[in-house]
Amino acid sequence: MATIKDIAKTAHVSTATVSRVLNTPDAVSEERRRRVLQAIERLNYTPNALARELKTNRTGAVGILLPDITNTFTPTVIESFLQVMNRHGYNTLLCITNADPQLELEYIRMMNKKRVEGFVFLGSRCFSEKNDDFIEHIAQKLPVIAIDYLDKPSVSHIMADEAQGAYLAARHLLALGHRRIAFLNGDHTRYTTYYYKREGFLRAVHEMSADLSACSLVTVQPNYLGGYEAACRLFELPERPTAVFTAGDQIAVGVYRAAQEHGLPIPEALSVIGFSGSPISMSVYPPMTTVSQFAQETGEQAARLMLEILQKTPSAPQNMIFAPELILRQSCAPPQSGIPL
Amino acid sequence: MATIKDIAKTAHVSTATVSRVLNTPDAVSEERRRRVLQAIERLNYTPNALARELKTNRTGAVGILLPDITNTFTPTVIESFLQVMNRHGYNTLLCITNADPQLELEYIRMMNKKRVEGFVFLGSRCFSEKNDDFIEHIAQKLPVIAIDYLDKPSVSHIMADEAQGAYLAARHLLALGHRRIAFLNGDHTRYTTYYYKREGFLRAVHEMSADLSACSLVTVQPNYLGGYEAACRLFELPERPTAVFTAGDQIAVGVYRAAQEHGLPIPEALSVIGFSGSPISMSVYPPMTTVSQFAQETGEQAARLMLEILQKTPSAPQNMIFAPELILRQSCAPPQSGIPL
DNA sequence: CTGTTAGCGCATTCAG
DNA sequence: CTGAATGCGCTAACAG
Repeated sequence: MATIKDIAKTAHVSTATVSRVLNTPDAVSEERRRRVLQAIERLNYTPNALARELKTNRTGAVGILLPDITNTFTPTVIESFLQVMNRHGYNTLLCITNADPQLELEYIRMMNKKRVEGFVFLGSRCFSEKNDDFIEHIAQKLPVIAIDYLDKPSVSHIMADEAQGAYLAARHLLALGHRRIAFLNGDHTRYTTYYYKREGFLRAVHEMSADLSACSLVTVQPNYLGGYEAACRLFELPERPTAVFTAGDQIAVGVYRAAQEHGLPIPEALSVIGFSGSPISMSVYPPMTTVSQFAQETGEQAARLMLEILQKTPSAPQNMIFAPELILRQSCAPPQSGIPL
Repeated sequence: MATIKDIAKTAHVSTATVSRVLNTPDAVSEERRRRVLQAIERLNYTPNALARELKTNRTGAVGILLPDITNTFTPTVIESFLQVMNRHGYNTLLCITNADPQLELEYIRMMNKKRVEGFVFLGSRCFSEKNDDFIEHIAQKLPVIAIDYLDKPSVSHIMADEAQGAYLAARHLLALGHRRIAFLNGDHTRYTTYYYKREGFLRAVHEMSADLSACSLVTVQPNYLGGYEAACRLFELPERPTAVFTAGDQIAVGVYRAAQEHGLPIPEALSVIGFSGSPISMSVYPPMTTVSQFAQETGEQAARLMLEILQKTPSAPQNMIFAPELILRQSCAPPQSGIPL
């Protein structure tokens, strides 16, 4: 593989000149520039970024870690993040941690060796004191952005206020008159995202002076099947819930299915609210009321923030909290039988 | 940031010894190893992979290019691919080309400069002679794997036989007695994936000696909205189709919605078959018959193949063609009014 | 404008 | 088993 030396030789110039036409073309005479360009073409030369990066101490790489991407929110965030970063000449290393702190740590180490210039943590992480400390340590030197995960003072955060989103949803159901509300949530003891949503739900119940014991807080696998199975169980209760709020749209679709099978028309016999505003939420019938999370904006803003910090380092961490919106569609109605307030 | 030199100094050994405890620990005496490890700990030393890679000419990086990841198939493939690669010590650069040949070329160049050791092209690409030539050129030196895109002799391919999948679906509908079949496909003049599906569809029609003119071949945006709008138009035709086959599950969900709004019960008044076997296909009601694409297996196999080629280079390109399966669920039935064969 | 020179941080000969 | 020395490919002073 051709090097800068080979080019210099065949173009009859010094390596410095070759380097110049690559980096500051204007600083080279027309004549020599042409010769160099020609040699590059002829030898099919591809600059070795490793050498350049070693010398300049700039890699133009950032790392992004996430537990999983097989959901409807994450890919959109990544896509918009990558688009912006790529357009600005940065490239991205992607690792899937599978929510395993061990793996996460390993991948962070790897990226550190690769000298990434910044980190993005996307999606809810497991609680892991050890890793958190390490991340905080990194954040002293590099920009670290956490998306949908808020905890540490030294890292930047971008997220929808999930507690607020859950609060809006729960309040909406309560305001409609629902009292037996089921909340199908993920494991709030392990994942921050479910922790916050639970907070918001409880806040709404508290504020509206509703009776929490009438509600069912169920921990489910945060996917279609988890929602389906939990809903089936709930619908067979003597006092079945009149409304279901779920921590994700996928879960809610499972609830839809269970409702259909149990002959519970939505929204007449059952109100449903999902979470995330993914395309699927408007594909179902009836269109689902859901809490929007602005996936694309989130990714873009993360990239912009990253670039901004990267440009003028050092800089203090910044936070951006999106206010989620409750998207009202056709899956909610007052409870059928005028349950007393 | 501490370097190998600093470690050598504080451990009172040579840089060679430090390098050895990092790479071949057994080749160093217990005593010195301990001293080095201690110094590493104390100075918080992180090896510089760039220097190492420059020296050894091995980056342990592969690049993956794809047009977009906001669909249900791609993320699963990527996830399983990454998991396997990461587990084997490789890392991955990800770029989203947006199906833009210009961008694609740019990103390939970038990755080449970064000295990735292999390329994966995932998902249908635009036809682009220029880039294809370039990719073939690269494939002479590096492993190049194309997923869901089959064309060039010098690159390895992993894919579902999409033509076969479409063939199975169309044949199923024809065998049920359907003759007015609508095929909602993406743009087959621009994307290989839709080209192959069309091939398969036409083959089935031909083999069953059905009348092609009774069918509607419609080019739609390959998403929910595209399916919905096209279906609405079709359902208002005097001779509306009795069955719809779509190039993707998302499109099919749009068809579901349109059918619901037009009072056409599935499968009694309308049969529907989707493509890709994504979770959504079994979330809808009734559960959708669809062509499975084995997303997870695809990603894993791609990684295994990549690793295999990477290990014993050079090696000839290999192809793996998955036989897609028609997953029979509840969205198909014979046409209602006994349409004459 | 141009060429010479000196490293960036590390792995790897080659002697010892 | 260990250390001194060399160079991977490139950029960035520094003189000219």
